[in-house]
Amino acid sequence: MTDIHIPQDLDAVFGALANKHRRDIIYVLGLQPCSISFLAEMRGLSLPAIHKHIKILEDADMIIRRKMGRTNYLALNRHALRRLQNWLMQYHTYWGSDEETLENYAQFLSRSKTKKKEQ
Amino acid sequence: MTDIHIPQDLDAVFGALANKHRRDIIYVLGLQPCSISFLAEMRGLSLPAIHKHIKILEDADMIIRRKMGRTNYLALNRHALRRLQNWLMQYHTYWGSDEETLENYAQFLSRSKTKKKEQ
DNA sequence: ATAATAGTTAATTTCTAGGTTAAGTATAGT
DNA sequence: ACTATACTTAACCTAGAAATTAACTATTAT
Repeated sequence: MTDIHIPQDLDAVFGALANKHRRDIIYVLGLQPCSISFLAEMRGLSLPAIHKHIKILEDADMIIRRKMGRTNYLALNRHALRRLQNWLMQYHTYWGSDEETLENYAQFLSRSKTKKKEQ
Repeated sequence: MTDIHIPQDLDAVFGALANKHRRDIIYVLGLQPCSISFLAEMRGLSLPAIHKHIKILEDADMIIRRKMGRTNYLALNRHALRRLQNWLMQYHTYWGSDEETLENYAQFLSRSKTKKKEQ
């Protein structure tokens, strides 16, 4: 488990996921590794187009590549999703509460105003 | 709990999070609602600049706004993070396994080749 | 050797992101 | 009424996203 905590470039990760093609690629690669041409045909995209998406996913460290002959097999880097989950868990307390903060804050503000008037 | 399953625009959500300013805004708003000018000063950005970030976060349904007088108070929409978590949980089986799929697949392929030769 | 397959790279186009300055609107305070 | 505050909107700029076509490289099959 070489799980050295490499500070993830979240801009790259979220940017990579901000595209349906790439989310679908992630989904498919989770099921089974595929070649680049297979993904191109599946998504109805040209090879240069899919190549750019692959590069974005690679730069975000979300996929792994292995060249076998002239074919490049891609697979999901499962660590990437785990690290994303870890990031999201930092915010767990944020969505833990059911009350919307703004409600509380609005009440707090109106109460302070009343107090001011009382002083 | 009006948790009607509104199909989230994931492009918008991930796009919104693909920026450090906006992730930091989400972080701060999770702690306490703030005005737009406060965020602008905090991030060292002009009002028009922060205004655009706010719009992107609003379009992604990640924040809530309440106008009080001339001041706009913003708060985190906690549902948004919950829905993101739900999305990520769909992929739970993906990062559940420790083995990298590519390893398996490579082995599978080399085994098939050997078999072919054997035939 | 030659042709087909699998990717890559370059050049071009169109659209959007993220910032700026400058001007406009709405509310609050004096 | 006048001025400051809190945004909002418009016009502009630069850089990068996402696609295309066309040309190039590397590997495999005949």
